[in-house]
Amino acid sequence: MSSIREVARIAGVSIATVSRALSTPDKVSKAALEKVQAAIAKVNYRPNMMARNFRAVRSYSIVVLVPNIANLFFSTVIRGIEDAAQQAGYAVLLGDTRDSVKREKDYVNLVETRQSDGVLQLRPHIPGVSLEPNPHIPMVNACGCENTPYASVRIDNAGAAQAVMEYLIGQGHTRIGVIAGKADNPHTIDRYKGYMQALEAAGIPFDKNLVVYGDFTLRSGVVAASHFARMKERPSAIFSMNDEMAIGAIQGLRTAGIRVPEDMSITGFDDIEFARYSDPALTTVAQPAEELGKTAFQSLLTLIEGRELQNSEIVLPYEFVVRKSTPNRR
Amino acid sequence: MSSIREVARIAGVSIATVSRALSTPDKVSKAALEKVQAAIAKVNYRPNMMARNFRAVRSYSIVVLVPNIANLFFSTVIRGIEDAAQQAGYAVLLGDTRDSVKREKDYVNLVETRQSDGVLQLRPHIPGVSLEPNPHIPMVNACGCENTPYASVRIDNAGAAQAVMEYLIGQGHTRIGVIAGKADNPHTIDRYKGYMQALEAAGIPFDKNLVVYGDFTLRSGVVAASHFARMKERPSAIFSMNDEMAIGAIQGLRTAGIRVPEDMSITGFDDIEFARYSDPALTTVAQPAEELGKTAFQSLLTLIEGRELQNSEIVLPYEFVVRKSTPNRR
DNA sequence: CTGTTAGCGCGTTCAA
DNA sequence: TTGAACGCGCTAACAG
Repeated sequence: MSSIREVARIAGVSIATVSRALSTPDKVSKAALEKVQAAIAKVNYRPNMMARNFRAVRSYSIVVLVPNIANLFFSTVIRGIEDAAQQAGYAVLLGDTRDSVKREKDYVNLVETRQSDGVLQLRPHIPGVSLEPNPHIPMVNACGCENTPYASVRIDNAGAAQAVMEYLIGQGHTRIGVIAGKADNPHTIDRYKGYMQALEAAGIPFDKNLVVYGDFTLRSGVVAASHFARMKERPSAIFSMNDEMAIGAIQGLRTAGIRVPEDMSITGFDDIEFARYSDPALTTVAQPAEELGKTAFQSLLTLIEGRELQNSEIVLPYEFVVRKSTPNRR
Repeated sequence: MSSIREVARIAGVSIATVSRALSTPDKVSKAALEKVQAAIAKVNYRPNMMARNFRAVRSYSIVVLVPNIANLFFSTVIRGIEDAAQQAGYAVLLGDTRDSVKREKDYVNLVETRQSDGVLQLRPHIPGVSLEPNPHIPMVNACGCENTPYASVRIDNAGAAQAVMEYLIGQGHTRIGVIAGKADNPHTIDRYKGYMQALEAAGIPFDKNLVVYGDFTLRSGVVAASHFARMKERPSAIFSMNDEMAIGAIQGLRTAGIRVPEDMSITGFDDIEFARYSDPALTTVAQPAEELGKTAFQSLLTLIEGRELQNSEIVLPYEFVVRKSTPNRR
C-alpha cells in the first residue's frame, strides 16, 4: 500500500533520494540513507515491482512451454530451468500446452504483450506444425533436435540411439523392435535415424513390422508390447524411445508371459527416477535433464539481454546406463 | 513497440477512443471502430499488459509453491491449477521450493511486491516451520491436511488411511507395517492417525517397530523394505503413505526374496500413473489430483477478488482402488 | 459518442 | 549530494 512517496514524506527527503537509497546507496549521504531506512521499516515499505518492471520495460519473467508437466523428464528439465531462473532474478511462468499449438500461441502472446521476456520451448520443433521462430521473441528450445530453426540445447539423439543399438547388436540380437513416439515427433525422427544407422552398419535388414508407434506414455508401451507378443517371429530385443514406454512394455510383456530380460531384452531412454526402480531395472540413456534446462535458460537470458549468442546449438553429453533389462552377457 | 498513442495518431482519433475500442467497443461509433481496427492491424499493435496490469493494480498471475515439481502427484495437481488459471486469464508462476522455507519466502515476496496476486501452497502446513498465513496475502493450500490455519482443499487423509487399514485387517492381517513420510509432515500425521484408529478399532496392539519413516521418495521405499526384510517377525502387509515409496518397497522386497503379494501385501497412496503399471499393479488410494488443483484455484480467485469464501476447507472424495499388490481373497 | 487530462509507482534526467 | 519534473502505457473521470 505504501509507496515510495510516503517513504519520502516520512523520511523528509525527496522520492528521488529514496529511489537512490534503494538502488545506489553509495550515492546517498549516510544521514539521508539512515532516515530512509528508518522510514522504510516504519511503514513496512515494499517497492512495487510491477511499476519498476513497467518502467524498465522488462518483466523479469520467462514462460516455459511444456507438452505435459506431469512427465518426469520434462518436469526435471523444468527444475533446472527454475533453479537457474531464480538465481538470475527471473520468475518462470508455466505453460502446460498439452500439445496444442493454440495454447502455445496463447502463451507466446504473453511475451508479445510484455508480460514475459522470452520463451523456453520443451517440445521439439515440428516443421509446418510448431510455431515458427519470431525474431522479436527470444526463444530457446531446451530439448531440441537436429535442425531446430532457432537456438537450442540438446543431446545427440541419433548418436545415443545408435549407441544403444550397437550395444544390443553386440549382444547378438538381430531382430530388434522399436517402440517409437509419434511418427512426426522430431525426437522420434532423430532416434529412428540412429536405429537405422546401426542396422545398416551391422548389415541387418530392416523390417518395418518391428517398428511400433506410441506416444511416450506408459499405456502406449503396454499396447506396443502386446503387438510384439502377438508376432509370429518376435524380436529378441526392444529399443524403446523413452522410459515410460519401456516400463509399460515390460508390464505388457509380463502379462503375455514373456520374461525380461530372459526372453526379451529392453532398453529405455531418458533415465527418469523410476528407471532404476522398475523390475528389472532399466538399461537406458541418461539425459542430463536439469543441465539441459539450466543451459537453455542461460542461452535465453543472453538473447533477452540482447547479447550475442555464441552457440546457437549446444549439444550436451549423454550417458548409456546398463542395468538389468538387458542381460549381463559376454 | 507501437503504443496506443501511435494507433490513435494513425486512426485520427484520441487515445481514449482507442482504449474504448479495445475494452468497450459498443461505446464507440462504427466509423471510429473501423478506423481504429485498421490502424491496429497496420502497425500490428499489441497492448502492453504490463502497463495495463500496473494501472489495474493486478498482476493476473499467481504463484504455486511446490516442494518438488518432479513429483508426479504434485505435477498432476499443478496441471489442474494451470488449466483453471488459464481459463480465468491468470498466469501461473512456478515456485519449486525444494522444501526450503527461505525459498518459499522469496516467492511469497512476489505477491508482497505485486508481481503476483496470490499463492497456492502444495506443501502441507507444519506449525512452527511453514510460513504463517498473512491476512494481506491471498493463500490457499491445495493439498491440505487437518488444521491448516488458512483456506485449504484436501481429501480426508485420516479416513482414507483408515479405510486402507480396514481392508488389510479384513483380509486377516494383524501385523501391518507402515512406511511413513517424515515424522513432522502433516500428511504423515493425518494418515498415521487413520492407521492408529484402525488398529485400535480392531483391537490390534500397536508395535512401534512396524513404523518406518521415509521421505516420500522411491529410494526411501527401498530402504524401508530392507528394514522389514531384516525383521525377525515380519509384517504380512505394508501400508505405504505414497505410491513412490510403495513401488520402491516392492523392489526392495523382491531383492530380499520376498514376493508381493504372495509373501507380503502392500498398498500405496495417491494413485499416480505408475501405480497401475508397477509389478504387481498397486492397490492404492486415488486422490483427485487435478480436481484438487482446480478447486484450490477457484478458492484463491475468490480471495483475490475480495469475495467471501464460503468454504474455507473443502474436502474432496477419494477412491480406494484395489489392484494386484494385495491378493484377491475372500 | 468523443477528446482532454490526471495519475498509477517508479527511475532518471537536469539543475542546483 | 539532493530535489523537481517528466514520462513509461494505459484507463477512468469529466467535459464537451
